[in-house]
Amino acid sequence: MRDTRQRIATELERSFSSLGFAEQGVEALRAGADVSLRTLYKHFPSREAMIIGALEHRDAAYFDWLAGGPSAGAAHVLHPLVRLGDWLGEVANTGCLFLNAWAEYPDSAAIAAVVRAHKARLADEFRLRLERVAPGRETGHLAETLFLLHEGMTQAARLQGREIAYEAAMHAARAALTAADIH
Amino acid sequence: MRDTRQRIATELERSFSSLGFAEQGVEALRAGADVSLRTLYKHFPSREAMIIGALEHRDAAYFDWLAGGPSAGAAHVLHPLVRLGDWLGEVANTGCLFLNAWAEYPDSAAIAAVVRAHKARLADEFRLRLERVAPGRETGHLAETLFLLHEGMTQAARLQGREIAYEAAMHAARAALTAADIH
DNA sequence: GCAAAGGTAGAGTGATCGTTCTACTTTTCT
DNA sequence: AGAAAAGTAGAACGATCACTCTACCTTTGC
Repeated sequence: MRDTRQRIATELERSFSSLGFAEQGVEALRAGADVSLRTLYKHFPSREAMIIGALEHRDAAYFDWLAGGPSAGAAHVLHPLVRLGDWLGEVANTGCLFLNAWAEYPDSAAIAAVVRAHKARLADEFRLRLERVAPGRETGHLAETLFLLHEGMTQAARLQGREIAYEAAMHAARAALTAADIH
Repeated sequence: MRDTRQRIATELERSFSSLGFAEQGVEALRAGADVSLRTLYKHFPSREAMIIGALEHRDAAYFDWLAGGPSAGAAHVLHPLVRLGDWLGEVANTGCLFLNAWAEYPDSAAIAAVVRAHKARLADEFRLRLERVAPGRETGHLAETLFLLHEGMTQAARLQGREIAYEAAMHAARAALTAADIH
């Protein structure tokens, strides 16, 4: 099939998210994707390539997930945080897949590059939304704050539960926007 | 020596922090601590025990690091965030050692317990400081927010640099305290 | 219709790694 | 002084794991 690679990538993302990286051997990944070892290696020629494939798949899926929402006002800017809250309610919460991968392979330049690209894209998402809502305003530090709250919410959800993390992040985010006169 | 265990634990923490968990085999840990394999296993009878030993050592070191600071006002409450900023400036920034360990061994109940204990202790630190500064006030959600900012700052420092993460977290924290009328 | 591309099944390989064991030496305590 | 405790050095073991290879089957495009 032409979409075999896509099917495998979906399953790789699912496997790594639910069980972590270290505990998933190539054989387990193969079984999860229900393909032969040869086919798996044809599409992803090394374990590292499998990890990168899973991360790239998640990157696309997450930005699809964030898209849309209110098109004006503070709600437009806060939308990604709301969607993160939804996300954390839907999936088994094992923290950020990208940071987990980076933690495990701190020496892999290829993995680090994918992680940095994803996070840079996320920070840009906040910058773009702020620019739409408050054109021409100096909102760089606000975008950084919202990005930090996004990261903090992801980690805090594992530790204190999704509800508490969501409320804490949204409260801080609304306060920051109000202080900058964005309503 | 009586303090051999302590010496090894110090070195385990250093090794795991600087090079990650997955890439540090037991032989490398042994060499780093400059002891024999037998002695290493006498004090830490498995690799998992070595990881836990490193985490417990870091737990103690980090709370020593946080101690002290201004004894009144918002500055008393913000002190742990300031110290985290100092910490991130001193060590190679590879994210949170506890979350990295948890990411790598999501199935180890023993590791999860140490991580949860450390983070609960940290959340309590903020609660205690708020209670001292605003006795009797309902500050639970504020403590959660400060905890979230602590976690977010740790991760954001890896991604956007220590300066940006520090400013973003401190800005949000001050705004939250001001909104709660704590100065 | 048939080659080529892409698939399955699964045994084999070489390296690594956590852990144990043997044999010996040094330190510590009474 | 001497026994017990704690240390060194490093070979050996068993398991796992990433990856390769052989042999065969199925779909698809011209």
